[in-house]
Amino acid sequence: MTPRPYRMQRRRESADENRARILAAARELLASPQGSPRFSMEEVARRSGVARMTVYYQFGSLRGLLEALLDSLASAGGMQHLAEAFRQSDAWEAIDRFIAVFTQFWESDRLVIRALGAFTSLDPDFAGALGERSDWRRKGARVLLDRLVKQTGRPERKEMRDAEDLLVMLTGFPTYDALATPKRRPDQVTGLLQRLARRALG
Amino acid sequence: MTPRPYRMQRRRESADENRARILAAARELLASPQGSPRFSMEEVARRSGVARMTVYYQFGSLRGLLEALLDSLASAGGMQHLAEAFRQSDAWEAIDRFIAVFTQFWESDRLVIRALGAFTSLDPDFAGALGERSDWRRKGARVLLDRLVKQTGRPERKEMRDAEDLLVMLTGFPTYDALATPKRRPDQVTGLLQRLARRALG
DNA sequence: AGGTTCGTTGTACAGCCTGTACAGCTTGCT
DNA sequence: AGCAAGCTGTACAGGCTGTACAACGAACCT
Repeated sequence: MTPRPYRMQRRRESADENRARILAAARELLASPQGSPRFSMEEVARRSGVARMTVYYQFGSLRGLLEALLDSLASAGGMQHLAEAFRQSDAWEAIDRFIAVFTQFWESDRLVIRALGAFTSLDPDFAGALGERSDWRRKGARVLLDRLVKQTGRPERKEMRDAEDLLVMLTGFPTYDALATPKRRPDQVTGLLQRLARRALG
Repeated sequence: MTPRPYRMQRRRESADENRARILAAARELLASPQGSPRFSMEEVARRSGVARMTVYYQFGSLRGLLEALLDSLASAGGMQHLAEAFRQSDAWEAIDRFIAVFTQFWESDRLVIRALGAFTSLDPDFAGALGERSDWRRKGARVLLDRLVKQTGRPERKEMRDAEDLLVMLTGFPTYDALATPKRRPDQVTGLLQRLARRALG
């Protein structure tokens, strides 16, 4: 009730550094090829040079750690560039940017995101947290498609639903993961998806 | 070394029945909404009315059980209809059948397949077993696309790689899973994918 | 009938994991 | 000085996979 008499500058900083180190270790561990050491709270603690109890103190649980990691990925993965996509005047151009932002995001931490997906059905609560992000993508897709309809003029309701689901599917991680091969660089995947989207929606 | 003096008719039958019951229980448990009881060897044993040790005796390990389940799904999911697709004289018709067979397969045990995917990065060995099946799909796609090229005549090498990856992606489970909503029946997904494939590859 | 084999079961154990409880320590802050 | 927040160690409960081993019973062959 009473306002905190504390400021806690240095302590907060130090704690945040620890949080960051823990998240970095978790990210690194999830990205390591098929988890030579299996992903676990103890491994994360060991790699970040911190006691296991500290991880629990900071994140509460495995699910908490994974959710925090998810948020940190979104911040660092270039999602802020999404605003640029919506600022485009041409609807097709906006969709192209939209696609590009997501392929870039999936690429930025591909192995980690792939591993995170595995925890989906292991922990239903975490699945919900991941589902929310997917809903954002759907909302964005809907806005862009509305804009496209106004620009070109085609009000079929059923086709709108198809278009929305298609764009969400095309910008999803599994699609990127299936198309990004060693012989096809990320920007080439972007181009491929953009062409496919024009054919699918046009 | 010496030839088995045993025939073991009834015993084999009885054991096979047990195997089937165990697999059915595993399938049912994986399909149960977000695993109210968590999936485990003990739960599988309990549901199939068998001792936990029996499951180990029959399948060796969790990975063995999952692989056997994967095979049983392929047998029961209509994969034998794949031959019909390759028997089509028209290349486009063959591709349409190819797509239809896979959407039907994914639909047949959607929840189970979705759950199986989660074990992919949990157990790298099992991931390999699942990857082999995906390679079959790729081989089939390649054959059909070769046929399509001979029929329409377009020998671009780079476009061939794109086409192959696209068809594999379109016939994959995540794509189906993203497109099959309560408002879109499985056969409608098939139609949507067939149209999309024609636009993507044509 | 008698002995063999195979499927099955029970118990016990090792090892790893998450998560909780709790006491104690260090360090920054007022 | 004294409080609070972050950090740590230990111990424990409970769950999981996987292995070892002994035992039982029924199908099986001769």
